[in-house]
Amino acid sequence: MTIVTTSTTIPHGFKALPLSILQLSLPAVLKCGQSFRWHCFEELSEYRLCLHDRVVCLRQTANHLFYRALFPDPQPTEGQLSTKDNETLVWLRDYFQLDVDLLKLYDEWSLKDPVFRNIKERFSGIRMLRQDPWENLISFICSSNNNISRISKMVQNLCKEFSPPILALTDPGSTTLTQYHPFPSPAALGQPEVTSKLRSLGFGYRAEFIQKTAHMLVDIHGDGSEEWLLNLRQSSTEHARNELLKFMGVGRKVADCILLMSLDKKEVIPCDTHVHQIAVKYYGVKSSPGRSTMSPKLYQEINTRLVNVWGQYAGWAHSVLFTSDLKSFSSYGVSSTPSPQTLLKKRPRIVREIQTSTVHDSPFPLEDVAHQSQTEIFVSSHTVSETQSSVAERVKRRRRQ
DNA sequence: GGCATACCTTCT
DNA sequence: GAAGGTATGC
Repeated sequence: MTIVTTSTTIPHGFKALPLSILQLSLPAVLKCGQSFRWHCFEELSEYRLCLHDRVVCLRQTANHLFYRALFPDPQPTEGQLSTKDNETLVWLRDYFQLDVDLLKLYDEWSLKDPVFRNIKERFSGIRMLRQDPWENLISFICSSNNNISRISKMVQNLCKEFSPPILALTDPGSTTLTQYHPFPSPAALGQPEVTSKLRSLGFGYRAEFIQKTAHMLVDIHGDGSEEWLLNLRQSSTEHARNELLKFMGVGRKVADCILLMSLDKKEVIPCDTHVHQIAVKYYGVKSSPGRSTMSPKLYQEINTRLVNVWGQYAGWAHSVLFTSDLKSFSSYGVSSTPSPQTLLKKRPRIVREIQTSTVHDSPFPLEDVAHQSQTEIFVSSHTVSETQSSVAERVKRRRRQ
């Protein structure tokens, strides 16, 4: 550890948080396909994200993270400001999971895995974000058959279309004005007209998935939808995964992305063709030529293998490998125009019902019953017959797995 | 339960 | 024709 004796120059209006770039590399983490909503201003290495009531701005040097938040009118008074700054700091610590010592993890992975040891120097500071599950869910429904650049544009358009801006800011080092939109609510995306709107925005077949998922969520949990998703953090990996798989457009891979990136399931490894290739190339998983889609069996095999190698934080290690792979194959074309995020939200929340009580009172295994009660709630309260039957089918199908 | 195919769009 | 998959039907 180097001791820095030089005084740091803090950018005007920013606060400084001592933090090694080895613990967190903003350029690596914010553009590697975890979040798609950060505005990245490469020239000045400033990064901006729109939360529900503020825009968080970040810069960084080797040993400091600089942060500030900008607010819509009316501006906070002098007295309110320190509270607001503190909220931003609390959010930062949570979002970047700063209590997790990444250097220690890198050391542990290096001891266990020579492959990791080889790449660690060149890919430092890559950690898992702790994202908002709702935003994460919708973003990753967009990710099927897709690339980072396009997903970023889609998510940006989604926010622009379905969520009013809270603030307009001039870009750093420029006179261009950018509007900052928070991530839209489940209620906003559940409206029936959303499908055609998303189609026209170039979402393709994912348009229907998004509207249906949002509608399903709101139909069951109403204003408590986001909180319900958030509470999956307390559930077991298996239970949370089964819940996620009920949503339209969510298969195993997307579900695992959400588990890892917003539901605290740090051991989960989302397995796509890319990860498959890495597993074959370096970790002794046998290749299966001529197979277009990955079978559940192969998926499980890769997962088991990699968790054996990396341990508890396997999902985190995977993201380092994955990012290194992205770069080395130069498919790292990332748009410089993503858009806004969540948390610090001020929406009314309503009690969510049944679920908990039914689950706990039942003699059946947790997962099974949660599944069942979910189905019943949904089907009985649904109004559109077509959607009703298709979802019932889907849930039935899922139950068989 | 395993397997094949369509699906929006962009990139190679 | 593949790409950072999923739904559907057989």
